[in-house]
Amino acid sequence: MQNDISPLFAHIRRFVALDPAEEQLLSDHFQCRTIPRKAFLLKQGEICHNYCFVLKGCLRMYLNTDKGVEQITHFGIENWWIADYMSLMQSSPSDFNIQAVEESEIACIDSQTLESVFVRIPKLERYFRIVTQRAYGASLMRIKYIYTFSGEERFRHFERSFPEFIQRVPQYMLASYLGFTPEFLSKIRSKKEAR
Amino acid sequence: MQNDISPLFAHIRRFVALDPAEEQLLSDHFQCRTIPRKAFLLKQGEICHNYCFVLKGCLRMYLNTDKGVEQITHFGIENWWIADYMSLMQSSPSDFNIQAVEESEIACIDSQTLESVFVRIPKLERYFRIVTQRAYGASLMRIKYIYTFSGEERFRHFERSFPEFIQRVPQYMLASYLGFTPEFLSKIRSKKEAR
DNA sequence: CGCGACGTTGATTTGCCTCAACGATTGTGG
DNA sequence: CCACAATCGTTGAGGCAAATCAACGTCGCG
Repeated sequence: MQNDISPLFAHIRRFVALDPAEEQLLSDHFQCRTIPRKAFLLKQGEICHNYCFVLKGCLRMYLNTDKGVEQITHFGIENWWIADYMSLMQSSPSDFNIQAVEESEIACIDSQTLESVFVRIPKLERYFRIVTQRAYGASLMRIKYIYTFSGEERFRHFERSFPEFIQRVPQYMLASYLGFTPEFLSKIRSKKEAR
Repeated sequence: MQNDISPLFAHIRRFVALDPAEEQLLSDHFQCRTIPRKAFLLKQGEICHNYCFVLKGCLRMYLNTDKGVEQITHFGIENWWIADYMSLMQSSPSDFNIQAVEESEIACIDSQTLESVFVRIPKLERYFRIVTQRAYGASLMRIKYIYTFSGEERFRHFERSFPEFIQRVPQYMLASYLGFTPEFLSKIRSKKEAR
């Protein structure tokens, strides 16, 4: 059975209006997939061809540092787009891996196809502009937090902002995303309990 | 005398074709300004209304941390856009300051006006989508470098990537942008000379 | 000339990492 | 359904990269 693509339409409708014919066209061009836990959507060295919208589940984007550590740069949960935009735009091999943290359902479209859809539905370009702009804004905030907060402060802030997320992913992934070690996260948490 | 807006047209043409009537429309709606050294385009607490394209010169975007330190998040030089997209999209007070490092010439358009221009020139939306996507990609690379490189490695990498930039801005600004103290940058440099 | 802005250098401190050992929990094959 | 391994989190000791603080040199400019 085909996954339900409607969350994507709902998301698009938050920014631009779609008529039924356009929804049909999109349905025809998006490919829905179910990704098992720990399966990869993209592996380091491959070229990223797809824009992926997360219908359900959770994925992570990470890279392997020279020290052999996995560094998570990004999570993708429901209603987020995930892709290596650098690789996608330049058709260059990606430095990143994209892997399912939980079993996930995604709607993908490869960049060539998307270009052809833009021609037929110009306002979709508007949707992508807005969505990208929001993602860019979030990314700048992220840089702000990295530079102005200590590790502990970053965790506290994240905890306040996304409480539901804390128990959704393993702590070592959280620690990696926040830019420190699992041991350090453990120490922060034990400090809090003692209060 | 009006500043020359043509670098902006040249930049737009790298991504979409403009006919003379459209260039005229843009000329009518963009406002060119000369910003003296150290003047502000945006101050913390204000709402950012404008998308600004740097025709000439250099600006910096920074915030004041609670410890009273200026943290630079971003530089804008020729052919870059600069704005607080978060503040712009949400009409919320900005956390950032945007200030001219050198005397600079910019082409601005406020977000409302830009929306009306999008209606008349839909392909401009495409241009902004692409430009934003590139900026977002660059921002993700930045996060990658922050997390995977040491301070010294970040400096070396920056030096290799943007050699001309090194003597263009004061060292304390570079240090701030790279996420460490001016003292530390000074020590890195002295190490190199000793080679 | 004298002041302020910027860069340098050294001594000391600190936030977080590394490494190692050890529980708890989960999952898997016999 | 149990045994054992793998995975994940915790705790502590020791170490290091970079911050902080303070003093001083230098240049450009009113």
